[in-house]
Amino acid sequence: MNVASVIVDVPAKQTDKPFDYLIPEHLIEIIKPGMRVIVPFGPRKIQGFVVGIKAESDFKSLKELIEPMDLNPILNKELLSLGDWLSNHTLSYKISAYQAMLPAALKAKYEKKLKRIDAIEELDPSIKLLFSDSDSITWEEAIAHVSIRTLQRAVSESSIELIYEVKERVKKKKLKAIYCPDRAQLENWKKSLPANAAKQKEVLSYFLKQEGPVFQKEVEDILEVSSAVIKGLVKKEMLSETYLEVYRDPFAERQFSSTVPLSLTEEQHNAIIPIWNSVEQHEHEVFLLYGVTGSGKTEVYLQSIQRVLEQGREAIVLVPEISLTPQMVTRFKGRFGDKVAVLHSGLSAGEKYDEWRKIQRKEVSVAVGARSAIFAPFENLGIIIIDEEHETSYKQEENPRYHARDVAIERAKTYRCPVVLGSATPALETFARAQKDVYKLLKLPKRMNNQALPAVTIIDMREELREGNRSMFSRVLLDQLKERIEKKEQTVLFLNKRGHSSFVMCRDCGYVINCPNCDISLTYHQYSRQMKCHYCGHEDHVPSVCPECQSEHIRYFGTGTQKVEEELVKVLPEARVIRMDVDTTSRKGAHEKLLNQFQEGQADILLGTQMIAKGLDFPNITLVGVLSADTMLHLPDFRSSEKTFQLLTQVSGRAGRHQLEGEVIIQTYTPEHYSVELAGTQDYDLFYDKEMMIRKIHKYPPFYYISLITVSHEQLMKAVAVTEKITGWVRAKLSDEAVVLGPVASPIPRINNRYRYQCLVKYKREPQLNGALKTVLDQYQQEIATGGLQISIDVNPYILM
DNA sequence: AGCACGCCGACT
DNA sequence: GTCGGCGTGCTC
Repeated sequence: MNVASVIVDVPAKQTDKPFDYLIPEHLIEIIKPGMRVIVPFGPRKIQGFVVGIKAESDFKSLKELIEPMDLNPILNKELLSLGDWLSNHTLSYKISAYQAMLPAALKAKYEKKLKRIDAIEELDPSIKLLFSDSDSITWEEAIAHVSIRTLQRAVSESSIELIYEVKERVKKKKLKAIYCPDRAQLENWKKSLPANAAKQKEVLSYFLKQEGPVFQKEVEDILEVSSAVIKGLVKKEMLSETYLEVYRDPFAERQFSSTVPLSLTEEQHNAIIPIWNSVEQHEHEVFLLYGVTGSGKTEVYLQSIQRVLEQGREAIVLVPEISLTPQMVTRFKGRFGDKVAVLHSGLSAGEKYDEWRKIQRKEVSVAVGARSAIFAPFENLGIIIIDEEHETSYKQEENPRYHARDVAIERAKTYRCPVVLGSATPALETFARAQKDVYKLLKLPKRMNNQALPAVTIIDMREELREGNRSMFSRVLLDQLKERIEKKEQTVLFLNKRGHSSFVMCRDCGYVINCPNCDISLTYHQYSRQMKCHYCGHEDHVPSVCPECQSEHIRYFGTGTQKVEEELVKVLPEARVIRMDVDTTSRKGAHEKLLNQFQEGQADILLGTQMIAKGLDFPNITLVGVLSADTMLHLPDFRSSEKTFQLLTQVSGRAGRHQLEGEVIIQTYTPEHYSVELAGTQDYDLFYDKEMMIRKIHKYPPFYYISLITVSHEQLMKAVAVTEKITGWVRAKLSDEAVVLGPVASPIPRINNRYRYQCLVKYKREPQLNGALKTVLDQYQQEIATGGLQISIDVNPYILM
């Protein structure tokens, strides 16, 4: 058993298979599947994952692997096979799948270096300079001063050597600690110290009582001594220094007041019983916990987890982009204390890695986090909970294009444990499965304190316009806003940003300034006074005259949050406004800070985008205003009605969650649209029926599965031709029941000067499809590698662009 | 992905 | 003749 099969860190079709390496004598029995290793690959050294150990290889001349990067496997057996499953289902490379399952900190960094061999005097004069300071230099630095050719010559003459290094991205954080190497001597040492060394004596006394090492900082703080005192003792060899590993704790300064389980309402009790049963019976089941906003789903999660922990098992809780819901973290930390690891995008790579290691070392048993937390390396899972399961952020939009819900179910099958999907507005796919009893439906139809859902008023903005109100606030909304400010109650103003970012337009001829590289309008950014493309990053000044008609009447249009804020200040100068959008929350912790300010009543109005739609739970919010409900409706996306309904319902749910009654005002230009209308009555069931009918007619999920193939190339004709071929080929491979649409231009036909064409496949049951798609990638492999062709395949896409 | 190898054109 | 372009194919 001295051969290791390794998946190497080269994301390419040709290398997407195990490579065999000889395990050196001294590493036999040490190298295990799931470990990261460093292997020679061609002339380079790269990282790889051991996926198997065997006695011999079909390959004749094996190289030896260099060294392990881990002491223990970093992927256990379950995660290794989950990686295979993932790459199969998403048509991505195995290496990409493994890397997606681990914290980014574990991804290898490579360094290419030159090392001096010959004596410095013998080197070529131009190269000599490079090595004046040290014996090695990075490749980048070298080529900045010396031509590649010169370097190559030196390498082939072996006067210098090219070396490749694999580096860890993030180091474990270590702190200096102090210990006493020989505690038996302490008394004697203490006596031997001069009489004026009071502080040093104090320190030694401390170590009389203290066995193991203590962090230096701690010693300094407790005894109020300076580092010089300790240094002195270390010099006398009475104490020694060492370095101990510590976790970076993102919540170090935060206190979480602990909470006890609340008594459940009858409804909550009824909902939780089947979950408890499933936990206790070790049975895999998927539950849909369908509960209106404010119905107490979180408490059900908490007490389900409680059961799991009592059994000595572990829990994963997924929440959408968790930095949005500090309140949620507080609740979990409050209930389960330091049994909880939190993994979210707001953490630095190092912090994430540390939280992840707590899980790996079994120091915690609950992981709360965003999408990727579904891969938390637990080995005895008892439950997986996905809160707000309809959220699109659970779908990863880059390779591997997985949906956390699918991964959750796959893992739960392995551990024979329940999955709980919670939502007030379940995804249609989910609800349909619950209807068909594939998932078990659990309902929480009432709010916790039997508080009524807020009253919703829908305002027709066309009507406002007709009556001469050209502002972005309807008269009703304005009145209500004034009233809240007088009553010292709070308002949440919600701006549906998508399709609402400010674009720059000429008022005379209507010319809209587009990105020169992409077929999409540029977005105006107030703070830099520049226009920026969200797809390729292109930036430009706003022209002073229209490029089309030379008119000077050029200005930015649309309603960004900044613009709303300006307007708000004009009409309600007395209002104190907190604005939350990408601009104001980009700094670390800014999000939480703004929310805290709002909670403490430092503002009357919270104005924001998507990010304020979820999880906000403040007692003083009695009014929610949606500035324009329909901006999402006109996107080229079959889910746009569903998303609009969900968003409106979620936002409305922010109002009146406690004692005070809530009110919601939705402004729209299409009040007759069913997703707006039904969000008004908060009638999910009716919306579901209506939308299902439409999906059925148009052959969309949940009646059909879809897969999207997007082809892009610098040349329009190339993109069209390839898509054409693929479409024909796929069509031929599938049954008559499948619908193959295309080739059509992508909704964004050009990004970064690459033309984009696509083919959409709708199907019910096509066992051939997966294979056919793989063949497509195979056939174009050459052109993808060298011809500048890109083919992306998204099985179950969420965004059709 | 990198990198070597190899086969063609334009230069000291 | 050699330097340097990039198409082709391989990496255990």
